[in-house]
Amino acid sequence: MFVTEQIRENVQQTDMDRRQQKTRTAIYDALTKLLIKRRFEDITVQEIIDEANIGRSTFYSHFETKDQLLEEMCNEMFSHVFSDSLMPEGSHDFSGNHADIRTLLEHILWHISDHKDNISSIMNGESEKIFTRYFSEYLEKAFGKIIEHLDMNVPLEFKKQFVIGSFINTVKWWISTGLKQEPGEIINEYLTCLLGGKAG
Amino acid sequence: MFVTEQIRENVQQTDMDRRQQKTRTAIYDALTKLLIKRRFEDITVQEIIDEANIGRSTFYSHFETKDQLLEEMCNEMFSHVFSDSLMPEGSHDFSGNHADIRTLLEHILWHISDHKDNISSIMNGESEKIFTRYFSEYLEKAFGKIIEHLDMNVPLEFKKQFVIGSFINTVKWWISTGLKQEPGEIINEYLTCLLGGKAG
DNA sequence: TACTTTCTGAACACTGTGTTCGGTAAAATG
DNA sequence: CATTTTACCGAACACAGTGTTCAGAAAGTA
Repeated sequence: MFVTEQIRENVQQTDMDRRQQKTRTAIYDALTKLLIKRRFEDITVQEIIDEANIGRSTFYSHFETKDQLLEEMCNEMFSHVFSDSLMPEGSHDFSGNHADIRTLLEHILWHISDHKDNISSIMNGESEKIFTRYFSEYLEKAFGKIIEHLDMNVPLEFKKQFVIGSFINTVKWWISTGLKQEPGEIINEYLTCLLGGKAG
Repeated sequence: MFVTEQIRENVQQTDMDRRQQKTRTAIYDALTKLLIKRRFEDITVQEIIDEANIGRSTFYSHFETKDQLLEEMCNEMFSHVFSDSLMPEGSHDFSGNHADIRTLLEHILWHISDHKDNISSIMNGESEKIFTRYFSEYLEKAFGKIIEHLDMNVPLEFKKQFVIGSFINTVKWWISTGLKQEPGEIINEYLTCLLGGKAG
Protein backbone atom coordinates (compact mmCIF):
# COMPACT_ATOMS: atom_id res chain seq x y z
CA MET A 1 0.00 0.00 0.00
CA PHE A 2 1.16 3.47 -0.79
CA VAL A 3 2.34 6.05 1.64
CA THR A 4 0.13 8.48 -0.17
CA GLU A 5 -2.98 6.59 0.80
CA GLN A 6 -2.53 7.48 4.43
CA ILE A 7 -1.96 11.09 3.67
CA ARG A 8 -5.23 11.54 1.85
CA GLU A 9 -7.24 10.54 4.84
CA ASN A 10 -5.41 12.99 7.02
CA VAL A 11 -6.23 15.84 4.75
CA GLN A 12 -9.95 15.24 4.32
CA GLN A 13 -11.24 14.16 7.69
CA THR A 14 -14.97 13.65 7.61
CA ASP A 15 -15.34 14.73 11.22
CA MET A 16 -13.84 18.10 10.48
CA ASP A 17 -15.53 21.30 11.50
CA ARG A 18 -17.19 22.81 8.45
CA ARG A 19 -15.19 25.97 8.98
CA GLN A 20 -11.95 24.04 8.75
CA GLN A 21 -13.01 22.30 5.56
CA LYS A 22 -14.06 25.62 4.07
CA THR A 23 -10.78 27.25 4.99
CA ARG A 24 -8.71 24.41 3.65
CA THR A 25 -10.57 24.34 0.37
CA ALA A 26 -10.30 28.10 0.07
CA ILE A 27 -6.54 27.90 0.52
CA TYR A 28 -6.13 25.12 -2.03
CA ASP A 29 -8.30 26.96 -4.52
CA ALA A 30 -6.46 30.20 -3.95
CA LEU A 31 -3.07 28.62 -4.51
CA THR A 32 -4.32 26.73 -7.54
CA LYS A 33 -5.57 29.96 -9.03
CA LEU A 34 -2.38 31.87 -8.28
CA LEU A 35 -0.23 29.09 -9.73
CA ILE A 36 -1.75 29.70 -13.13
CA LYS A 37 -0.25 33.18 -13.20
CA ARG A 38 3.14 32.69 -11.57
CA ARG A 39 5.60 30.23 -10.08
CA PHE A 40 5.15 28.96 -6.55
CA GLU A 41 8.40 30.57 -5.45
CA ASP A 42 7.10 33.99 -6.43
CA ILE A 43 3.80 33.72 -4.60
CA THR A 44 3.65 35.16 -1.08
CA VAL A 45 1.64 33.85 1.83
CA GLN A 46 -0.14 37.19 1.95
CA GLU A 47 -1.35 36.74 -1.61
CA ILE A 48 -2.71 33.31 -0.82
CA ILE A 49 -4.43 34.74 2.26
CA ASP A 50 -5.97 37.59 0.29
CA GLU A 51 -7.07 35.32 -2.53
CA ALA A 52 -8.56 32.82 -0.10
CA ASN A 53 -10.07 35.66 1.88
CA ILE A 54 -9.05 34.36 5.28
CA GLY A 55 -7.13 35.69 8.26
CA ARG A 56 -3.38 35.45 8.49
CA SER A 57 -3.36 33.41 11.66
CA THR A 58 -5.91 31.05 10.17
CA PHE A 59 -3.50 30.16 7.43
CA TYR A 60 -0.77 29.41 9.91
CA SER A 61 -3.10 27.33 12.04
CA HIS A 62 -3.59 25.07 9.05
CA PHE A 63 -0.09 24.98 7.58
CA GLU A 64 3.23 25.53 9.26
CA THR A 65 4.84 26.98 6.17
CA LYS A 66 4.12 27.76 2.56
CA ASP A 67 6.21 24.78 1.53
CA GLN A 68 4.16 22.46 3.67
CA LEU A 69 1.07 23.69 1.90
CA LEU A 70 2.57 22.81 -1.46
CA GLU A 71 3.73 19.46 -0.19
CA GLU A 72 0.28 18.60 1.11
CA MET A 73 -1.50 19.88 -1.95
CA CYS A 74 0.74 17.80 -4.19
CA ASN A 75 0.34 14.77 -1.97
CA GLU A 76 -3.37 15.20 -2.28
CA MET A 77 -3.33 15.51 -5.98
CA PHE A 78 -0.72 12.98 -7.00
CA SER A 79 -1.97 10.36 -4.62
CA HIS A 80 -5.21 10.70 -6.50
CA VAL A 81 -3.65 10.68 -9.93
CA PHE A 82 -1.52 7.64 -9.09
CA SER A 83 -4.05 5.95 -6.88
CA ASP A 84 -4.42 2.25 -6.52
CA SER A 85 -7.53 2.41 -8.63
CA LEU A 86 -5.15 2.55 -11.55
CA MET A 87 -3.67 -0.68 -10.35
CA PRO A 88 -6.40 -3.18 -9.57
CA GLU A 89 -5.34 -6.17 -7.52
CA GLY A 90 -5.96 -8.64 -10.29
CA SER A 91 -3.58 -7.03 -12.74
CA HIS A 92 -0.41 -7.23 -10.71
CA ASP A 93 0.84 -10.12 -12.75
CA PHE A 94 1.64 -9.06 -16.26
CA SER A 95 3.85 -12.01 -17.06
CA GLY A 96 5.07 -10.41 -20.20
CA ASN A 97 1.70 -9.46 -21.55
CA HIS A 98 2.52 -6.30 -23.43
CA ALA A 99 -1.03 -5.54 -24.40
CA ASP A 100 -1.98 -5.17 -20.76
CA ILE A 101 1.00 -2.97 -20.04
CA ARG A 102 0.10 -0.77 -22.94
CA THR A 103 -3.43 -0.39 -21.62
CA LEU A 104 -2.27 0.38 -18.15
CA LEU A 105 0.26 3.00 -19.20
CA GLU A 106 -2.32 4.61 -21.41
CA HIS A 107 -4.70 4.65 -18.47
CA ILE A 108 -2.17 6.57 -16.42
CA LEU A 109 -1.88 9.18 -19.13
CA TRP A 110 -5.63 9.58 -19.33
CA HIS A 111 -5.68 10.14 -15.63
CA ILE A 112 -3.02 12.80 -15.91
CA SER A 113 -4.88 14.30 -18.79
CA ASP A 114 -7.93 14.69 -16.56
CA HIS A 115 -5.87 16.84 -14.21
CA LYS A 116 -4.21 18.72 -17.01
CA ASP A 117 -4.79 22.23 -15.71
CA ASN A 118 -3.64 21.59 -12.19
CA ILE A 119 -0.64 19.51 -13.11
CA SER A 120 0.55 21.85 -15.83
CA SER A 121 0.58 24.89 -13.59
CA ILE A 122 2.30 22.98 -10.85
CA MET A 123 4.99 21.55 -13.08
CA ASN A 124 7.18 24.64 -13.00
CA GLY A 125 9.50 24.78 -10.05
CA GLU A 126 9.86 22.87 -6.85
CA SER A 127 6.71 20.81 -7.29
CA GLU A 128 8.11 19.05 -10.31
CA LYS A 129 10.31 17.09 -7.94
CA ILE A 130 7.36 15.98 -5.86
CA PHE A 131 5.67 14.81 -9.05
CA THR A 132 8.75 12.88 -10.07
CA ARG A 133 9.07 11.30 -6.64
CA TYR A 134 5.48 10.14 -6.59
CA PHE A 135 5.52 8.94 -10.14
CA SER A 136 8.75 7.08 -9.66
CA GLU A 137 7.54 5.39 -6.49
CA TYR A 138 4.33 4.41 -8.16
CA LEU A 139 5.94 3.01 -11.29
CA GLU A 140 8.48 1.09 -9.29
CA LYS A 141 5.70 -0.62 -7.36
CA ALA A 142 3.50 -1.21 -10.34
CA PHE A 143 6.08 -2.30 -12.86
CA GLY A 144 9.15 -3.34 -10.90
CA LYS A 145 8.61 -7.00 -11.60
CA ILE A 146 7.87 -6.66 -15.27
CA ILE A 147 10.99 -4.62 -15.71
CA GLU A 148 12.98 -7.40 -14.12
CA HIS A 149 11.69 -9.76 -16.77
CA LEU A 150 12.56 -7.52 -19.68
CA ASP A 151 15.62 -8.97 -21.30
CA MET A 152 18.03 -6.17 -21.75
CA ASN A 153 21.61 -7.11 -21.22
CA VAL A 154 22.32 -4.58 -18.46
CA PRO A 155 22.33 -4.62 -14.63
CA LEU A 156 18.91 -4.52 -13.01
CA GLU A 157 19.39 -1.15 -11.34
CA PHE A 158 20.38 0.39 -14.62
CA LYS A 159 17.45 -1.17 -16.38
CA LYS A 160 15.00 0.18 -13.82
CA GLN A 161 16.53 3.58 -13.96
CA PHE A 162 16.35 3.60 -17.72
CA VAL A 163 12.83 2.30 -18.16
CA ILE A 164 11.20 4.32 -15.40
CA GLY A 165 13.30 7.41 -16.00
CA SER A 166 12.63 7.56 -19.69
CA PHE A 167 8.92 7.07 -19.13
CA ILE A 168 8.63 9.86 -16.59
CA ASN A 169 10.75 11.97 -18.84
CA THR A 170 8.44 11.34 -21.76
CA VAL A 171 5.40 12.19 -19.68
CA LYS A 172 7.01 15.42 -18.46
CA TRP A 173 7.79 16.33 -22.04
CA TRP A 174 4.24 15.51 -23.05
CA ILE A 175 2.86 17.74 -20.31
CA SER A 176 5.29 20.58 -20.93
CA THR A 177 4.43 20.69 -24.62
CA GLY A 178 0.73 20.93 -23.81
CA LEU A 179 -0.56 17.35 -24.07
CA LYS A 180 -0.87 17.68 -27.81
CA GLN A 181 -0.84 13.98 -28.57
CA GLU A 182 -3.33 11.35 -27.56
CA PRO A 183 -2.27 9.11 -24.68
CA GLY A 184 -2.30 6.04 -26.90
CA GLU A 185 -0.01 7.73 -29.36
CA ILE A 186 2.51 8.63 -26.67
CA ILE A 187 2.51 5.14 -25.23
CA ASN A 188 3.02 3.57 -28.64
CA GLU A 189 5.95 5.82 -29.34
CA TYR A 190 7.44 5.25 -25.93
CA LEU A 191 7.22 1.49 -26.25
CA THR A 192 8.57 1.63 -29.77
CA CYS A 193 11.63 3.50 -28.58
CA LEU A 194 12.06 1.35 -25.52
CA LEU A 195 11.58 -2.06 -27.08
CA GLY A 196 12.93 -1.24 -30.50
CA GLY A 197 9.92 -2.60 -32.29
CA LYS A 198 10.37 -6.06 -30.82
CA ALA A 199 7.12 -7.87 -30.40
CA GLY A 200 5.88 -8.77 -26.93
CA MET B 1 42.03 19.99 -10.23
CA PHE B 2 39.38 22.37 -8.94
CA VAL B 3 36.93 23.83 -11.36
CA THR B 4 37.39 27.22 -9.92
CA GLU B 5 41.00 27.18 -10.98
CA GLN B 6 40.08 26.50 -14.56
CA ILE B 7 37.31 29.01 -14.45
CA ARG B 8 39.63 31.71 -13.34
CA GLU B 9 41.18 31.97 -16.78
CA ASN B 10 37.85 32.25 -18.55
CA VAL B 11 36.15 34.61 -16.18
CA GLN B 12 38.97 36.95 -15.60
CA GLN B 13 39.45 39.21 -18.46
CA THR B 14 43.04 40.25 -18.76
CA ASP B 15 42.11 43.90 -18.46
CA MET B 16 40.54 43.35 -15.06
CA ASP B 17 41.82 44.99 -11.93
CA ARG B 18 43.65 42.45 -9.82
CA ARG B 19 41.39 43.28 -6.90
CA GLN B 20 38.33 42.41 -8.93
CA GLN B 21 39.80 39.10 -9.96
CA LYS B 22 40.64 38.30 -6.37
CA THR B 23 37.16 39.18 -5.17
CA ARG B 24 35.43 37.18 -7.86
CA THR B 25 37.55 34.13 -7.20
CA ALA B 26 36.97 34.47 -3.48
CA ILE B 27 33.21 34.53 -4.03
CA TYR B 28 33.23 31.51 -6.33
CA ASP B 29 35.43 29.58 -3.94
CA ALA B 30 33.26 30.54 -1.00
CA LEU B 31 30.06 29.41 -2.67
CA THR B 32 31.70 26.22 -3.90
CA LYS B 33 32.77 25.45 -0.37
CA LEU B 34 29.38 26.22 1.14
CA LEU B 35 27.58 24.13 -1.46
CA ILE B 36 29.29 21.02 -0.13
CA LYS B 37 27.49 21.44 3.19
CA ARG B 38 24.04 22.67 2.17
CA ARG B 39 21.71 23.49 -0.67
CA PHE B 40 21.99 26.77 -2.53
CA GLU B 41 18.54 27.86 -1.38
CA ASP B 42 19.64 27.59 2.25
CA ILE B 43 22.80 29.62 1.87
CA THR B 44 22.58 33.34 2.67
CA VAL B 45 24.48 36.12 1.00
CA GLN B 46 25.95 36.98 4.38
CA GLU B 47 27.46 33.52 4.65
CA ILE B 48 29.04 33.83 1.24
CA ILE B 49 30.40 37.25 2.20
CA ASP B 50 31.83 35.94 5.45
CA GLU B 51 33.33 32.87 3.82
CA ALA B 52 34.83 34.96 1.03
CA ASN B 53 35.95 37.54 3.55
CA ILE B 54 34.80 40.55 1.60
CA GLY B 55 32.56 43.53 2.23
CA ARG B 56 28.83 43.39 1.70
CA SER B 57 28.73 46.16 -0.86
CA THR B 58 31.59 44.52 -2.71
CA PHE B 59 29.49 41.44 -3.27
CA TYR B 60 26.65 43.50 -4.65
CA SER B 61 28.95 45.44 -6.93
CA HIS B 62 29.89 42.12 -8.55
CA PHE B 63 26.52 40.38 -8.63
CA GLU B 64 23.04 41.83 -8.61
CA THR B 65 21.54 38.91 -6.73
CA LYS B 66 22.47 35.58 -5.26
CA ASP B 67 20.71 33.85 -8.15
CA GLN B 68 22.77 35.72 -10.67
CA LEU B 69 25.88 34.46 -8.93
CA LEU B 70 24.70 30.88 -9.29
CA GLU B 71 23.72 31.42 -12.89
CA GLU B 72 27.12 32.84 -13.76
CA MET B 73 28.99 30.22 -11.84
CA CYS B 74 27.09 27.45 -13.57
CA ASN B 75 27.46 29.08 -16.95
CA GLU B 76 31.15 29.20 -16.39
CA MET B 77 31.40 25.63 -15.26
CA PHE B 78 29.05 23.91 -17.68
CA SER B 79 30.29 25.86 -20.65
CA HIS B 80 33.64 24.42 -19.75
CA VAL B 81 32.40 20.89 -19.17
CA PHE B 82 30.47 20.94 -22.44
CA SER B 83 32.94 23.02 -24.34
CA ASP B 84 33.62 22.65 -28.01
CA SER B 85 36.86 20.95 -27.16
CA LEU B 86 34.70 17.88 -26.65
CA MET B 87 33.43 18.32 -30.14
CA PRO B 88 36.28 18.91 -32.55
CA GLU B 89 35.31 20.21 -35.97
CA GLY B 90 36.37 17.09 -37.77
CA SER B 91 34.04 14.81 -35.90
CA HIS B 92 30.78 16.50 -36.73
CA ASP B 93 29.91 13.89 -39.27
CA PHE B 94 29.24 10.58 -37.64
CA SER B 95 27.35 9.08 -40.54
CA GLY B 96 26.19 6.20 -38.47
CA ASN B 97 29.54 5.31 -37.03
CA HIS B 98 28.58 4.00 -33.64
CA ALA B 99 32.12 3.46 -32.49
CA ASP B 100 32.77 7.18 -32.76
CA ILE B 101 29.58 8.03 -30.94
CA ARG B 102 30.50 5.66 -28.20
CA THR B 103 33.89 7.30 -27.83
CA LEU B 104 32.42 10.75 -27.79
CA LEU B 105 29.76 10.00 -25.20
CA GLU B 106 32.37 8.34 -23.05
CA HIS B 107 34.52 11.40 -23.39
CA ILE B 108 31.70 13.55 -22.05
CA LEU B 109 31.39 11.36 -19.00
CA TRP B 110 35.10 11.52 -18.35
CA HIS B 111 34.86 15.26 -18.47
CA ILE B 112 32.03 15.24 -15.99
CA SER B 113 33.95 12.81 -13.85
CA ASP B 114 36.81 15.29 -13.69
CA HIS B 115 34.43 17.82 -12.16
CA LYS B 116 32.78 15.31 -9.91
CA ASP B 117 33.04 17.26 -6.64
CA ASN B 118 31.73 20.51 -8.00
CA ILE B 119 28.97 19.04 -10.09
CA SER B 120 27.75 16.72 -7.37
CA SER B 121 27.36 19.49 -4.84
CA ILE B 122 25.62 21.68 -7.35
CA MET B 123 23.19 19.00 -8.46
CA ASN B 124 20.81 19.48 -5.57
CA GLY B 125 18.25 22.18 -6.12
CA GLU B 126 17.84 24.96 -8.60
CA SER B 127 21.14 24.41 -10.34
CA GLU B 128 20.09 21.00 -11.59
CA LYS B 129 17.89 22.79 -14.09
CA ILE B 130 20.76 24.86 -15.38
CA PHE B 131 22.75 21.66 -15.82
CA THR B 132 19.91 20.04 -17.72
CA ARG B 133 19.46 23.09 -19.92
CA TYR B 134 23.12 23.24 -20.84
CA PHE B 135 23.43 19.52 -21.35
CA SER B 136 20.33 19.40 -23.48
CA GLU B 137 21.41 22.30 -25.64
CA TYR B 138 24.82 20.80 -26.09
CA LEU B 139 23.59 17.34 -26.98
CA GLU B 140 21.09 18.75 -29.42
CA LYS B 141 23.89 20.56 -31.21
CA ALA B 142 26.31 17.71 -31.13
CA PHE B 143 23.99 14.84 -31.92
CA GLY B 144 20.90 16.34 -33.50
CA LYS B 145 21.78 15.05 -36.94
CA ILE B 146 22.74 11.56 -35.87
CA ILE B 147 19.51 11.23 -34.01
CA GLU B 148 17.64 12.13 -37.16
CA HIS B 149 19.29 9.21 -38.90
CA LEU B 150 18.45 6.70 -36.22
CA ASP B 151 15.65 4.59 -37.57
CA MET B 152 13.04 4.43 -34.91
CA ASN B 153 9.53 4.50 -36.16
CA VAL B 154 8.42 7.62 -34.24
CA PRO B 155 8.15 11.36 -34.97
CA LEU B 156 11.42 13.25 -34.94
CA GLU B 157 10.57 15.44 -31.98
CA PHE B 158 9.66 12.41 -29.93
CA LYS B 159 12.84 10.64 -30.93
CA LYS B 160 14.98 13.59 -29.92
CA GLN B 161 13.18 13.93 -26.64
CA PHE B 162 13.64 10.26 -25.94
CA VAL B 163 17.26 9.88 -26.91
CA ILE B 164 18.53 13.08 -25.31
CA GLY B 165 16.23 12.87 -22.31
CA SER B 166 17.15 9.33 -21.45
CA PHE B 167 20.83 10.09 -21.78
CA ILE B 168 20.72 13.10 -19.49
CA ASN B 169 18.60 11.08 -17.14
CA THR B 170 21.14 8.33 -17.08
CA VAL B 171 23.96 10.76 -16.43
CA LYS B 172 22.02 12.39 -13.60
CA TRP B 173 21.41 8.98 -12.11
CA TRP B 174 25.08 8.13 -12.49
CA ILE B 175 26.08 11.33 -10.71
CA SER B 176 23.50 11.03 -7.97
CA THR B 177 24.59 7.51 -7.13
CA GLY B 178 28.19 8.64 -6.80
CA LEU B 179 29.78 7.85 -10.17
CA LYS B 180 30.31 4.27 -9.15
CA GLN B 181 30.63 2.86 -12.64
CA GLU B 182 33.24 3.57 -15.24
CA PRO B 183 32.17 5.92 -18.03
CA GLY B 184 32.60 3.21 -20.64
CA GLU B 185 30.34 0.90 -18.67
CA ILE B 186 27.58 3.49 -18.45
CA ILE B 187 27.77 4.27 -22.14
CA ASN B 188 27.62 0.62 -23.08
CA GLU B 189 24.57 0.09 -20.94
CA TYR B 190 22.90 3.22 -22.22
CA LEU B 191 23.46 2.25 -25.84
CA THR B 192 22.34 -1.29 -25.14
CA CYS B 193 19.06 -0.03 -23.74
CA LEU B 194 18.61 2.55 -26.46
CA LEU B 195 19.48 0.46 -29.46
CA GLY B 196 18.30 -2.85 -28.11
CA GLY B 197 21.52 -4.65 -28.86
CA LYS B 198 21.31 -3.85 -32.56
CA ALA B 199 24.71 -3.56 -34.13
CA GLY B 200 25.89 -0.22 -35.50
C1' DT C 1 -29.17 28.48 25.62
C1' DA C 2 -24.49 27.41 27.03
C1' DC C 3 -20.27 25.68 25.59
C1' DT C 4 -16.51 24.79 22.39
C1' DT C 5 -13.91 25.50 18.47
C1' DT C 6 -12.34 28.19 14.84
C1' DC C 7 -11.54 32.51 12.63
C1' DT C 8 -9.87 37.24 12.72
C1' DG C 9 -6.47 40.82 12.17
C1' DA C 10 -3.49 44.06 14.17
C1' DA C 11 0.81 44.18 16.32
C1' DC C 12 5.17 42.28 16.82
C1' DA C 13 9.87 40.07 16.46
C1' DC C 14 12.81 38.30 13.26
C1' DT C 15 15.51 37.09 9.12
C1' DG C 16 17.30 38.14 4.84
C1' DT C 17 17.79 41.31 0.78
C1' DG C 18 19.70 44.99 -1.62
C1' DT C 19 21.25 50.14 -1.35
C1' DT C 20 23.82 54.15 0.13
C1' DC C 21 27.78 56.71 1.21
C1' DG C 22 31.91 58.63 3.35
C1' DG C 23 36.25 56.86 4.22
C1' DT C 24 40.26 53.80 3.11
C1' DA C 25 43.41 51.02 0.45
C1' DA C 26 45.25 49.49 -3.69
C1' DA C 27 46.27 49.72 -8.51
C1' DA C 28 47.19 52.18 -12.79
C1' DT C 29 49.24 56.12 -15.04
C1' DG C 30 52.69 59.39 -16.52
C1' DC D 1 57.22 59.23 -7.07
C1' DA D 2 53.07 61.89 -7.21
C1' DT D 3 48.62 61.91 -8.99
C1' DT D 4 44.48 60.02 -10.35
C1' DT D 5 41.49 56.50 -10.77
C1' DT D 6 39.28 52.51 -9.20
C1' DA D 7 37.80 49.05 -6.04
C1' DC D 8 36.91 47.74 -1.38
C1' DC D 9 34.97 48.37 3.19
C1' DG D 10 31.19 48.24 6.49
C1' DA D 11 27.81 50.43 9.19
C1' DA D 12 23.41 52.13 8.68
C1' DC D 13 19.23 51.97 6.39
C1' DA D 14 14.75 50.85 3.97
C1' DC D 15 12.16 47.17 2.70
C1' DA D 16 9.75 42.72 2.03
C1' DG D 17 8.35 38.52 3.66
C1' DT D 18 7.86 35.06 7.44
C1' DG D 19 5.80 33.17 11.33
C1' DT D 20 3.77 34.20 16.26
C1' DT D 21 0.69 36.04 19.64
C1' DC D 22 -3.59 37.19 21.69
C1' DA D 23 -8.02 39.02 22.82
C1' DG D 24 -12.32 39.43 20.84
C1' DA D 25 -15.81 38.06 17.23
C1' DA D 26 -18.20 34.51 14.82
C1' DA D 27 -19.72 30.05 13.78
C1' DG D 28 -20.54 25.32 14.91
C1' DT D 29 -22.31 21.80 18.33
C1' DA D 30 -25.33 19.65 21.68
